[in-house]
Amino acid sequence: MTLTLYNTLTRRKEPFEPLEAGKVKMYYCGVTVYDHCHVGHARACIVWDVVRRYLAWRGYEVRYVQNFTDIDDKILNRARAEGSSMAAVSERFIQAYFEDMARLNVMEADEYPRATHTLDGIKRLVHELEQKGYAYPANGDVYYAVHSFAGYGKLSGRKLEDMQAGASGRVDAADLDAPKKRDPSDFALWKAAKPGEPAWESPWGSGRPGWHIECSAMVRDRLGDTIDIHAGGNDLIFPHHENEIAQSEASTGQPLSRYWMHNGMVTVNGEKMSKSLGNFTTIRDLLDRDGANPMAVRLFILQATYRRPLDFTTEAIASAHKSWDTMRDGLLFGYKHGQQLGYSDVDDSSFGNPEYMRMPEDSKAVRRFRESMDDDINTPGALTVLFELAKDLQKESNRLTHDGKTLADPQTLRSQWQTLVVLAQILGLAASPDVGAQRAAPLQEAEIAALIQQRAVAKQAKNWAEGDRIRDQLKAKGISLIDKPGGITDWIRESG
RNA sequence: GGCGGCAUCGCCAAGUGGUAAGGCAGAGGUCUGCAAAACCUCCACCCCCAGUUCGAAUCUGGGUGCCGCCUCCA
Repeated sequence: MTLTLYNTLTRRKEPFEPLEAGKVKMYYCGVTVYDHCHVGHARACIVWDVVRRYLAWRGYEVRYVQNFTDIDDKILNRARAEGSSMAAVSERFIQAYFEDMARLNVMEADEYPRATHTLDGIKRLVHELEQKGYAYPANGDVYYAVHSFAGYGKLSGRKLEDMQAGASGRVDAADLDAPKKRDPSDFALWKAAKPGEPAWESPWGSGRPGWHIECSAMVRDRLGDTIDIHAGGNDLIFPHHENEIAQSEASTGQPLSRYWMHNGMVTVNGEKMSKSLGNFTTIRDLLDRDGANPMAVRLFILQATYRRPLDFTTEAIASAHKSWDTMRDGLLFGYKHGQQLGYSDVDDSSFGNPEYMRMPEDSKAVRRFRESMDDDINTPGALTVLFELAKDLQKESNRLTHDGKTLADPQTLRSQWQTLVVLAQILGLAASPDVGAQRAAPLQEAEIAALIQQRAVAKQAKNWAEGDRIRDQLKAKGISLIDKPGGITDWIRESG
């Protein structure tokens, strides 16, 4: 069974073989920190988080690097507007990023390089490109001569002639640097300092790096000349990743990355979610203002294959919440019924922790999960397996609650539960029991019995409204009533 | 205009030559207000046209529609 990944470079799924057996070097082009992250960013972060988790589960030693772009016009603009500094703005949003991602259960990267911390590497790279004839200085700027790199366009499938023919009018009009460029498609590696903007000294004078060179430098700095997986949004294919290839490969003579992976965009009413369109929802608004459950957000994102567009709607989020209810019931099965089913280790601190769990590796569920994930990280297919396990456990849980017995034996159930917990963990889905759920003054059994008696009287008189009122009242206190044949009413305390 | 992608049930979404997974929502029944639970049953000829094939959602050609990139963007 081999893992296959879709490679943007070749436009097909390929068997995954890292440069060095057993080890994976992965780089994700992270965010520019000038504002809070929105659902589109969440998708990218979650998708690559899952790829990374899966590779690790598959036995690879993964080194995962994600950058922060902290030198950028948008950050500067924001700093100006706030009367603060570029450093202060980016620092603030980097912290916000970490808070958001922690809530979404996105694992931390092994390293988070920043452009401002990589200036030496950037300057070295620009210098090298200049020495090798791929770059030229112009009035304090340095540009990359796109025509000097034979492979230019290989990632995005573009030809230089086509691009100029199609876009020349617009580019020339909008590009203030056009007069300094030898060719309209050339791009800046270094920009001369402008008054009042942060700048760094360099052989070309005071200035700051262009966007594309940052990533080339950070990749090389942290992971070396050739990495295994370079990931990012598909809106970065051109020009960003194309330019990265041109810079890195011209300089090292080695392939920059063996696999290029790109996630699809989150859309709103079919249009890309973006700052410029103003149709975005930030992660914190979704979580705080709209009260979305982070795990439901993860489900919403993972129920689509990562390369396709994903439309963000309130209905889709609501549906994801319902799905999560089922999944959560399954994930909590062992906590809820372990005692009753006689699991001897329920009180151990490791109970329920996927890291300590053994699951039957050759079970049908694991096999199907693996087949889906091996097929270019097919998370919707993988989720199918989880839902089947979770649904089954949910039913058994209900049987246990309502009838006091299950269909399957405790050990089979335990095995199913553990399989679910372990596989869910690979997708970053986890539920923990509400320890000490805050519930005001739990009702005494006598009070409950009294209310049930009142309700029985009301029901006898066919006063359904009163009966329902009492049931709702109890429900609000976490007590669910179950009417059984013969006028008997049982009750259970919801575990929350 | 160039390059790329997508079109499968009310909604989301798998499936890449052998007769349509799953989630959400829905209908009927065992059940006797409503609710809860279980069990059973039902719920798609896969955008259109033509072709290849014993056989196509799956391959080929041609349409139609939608989206992304070509400017900062996950």
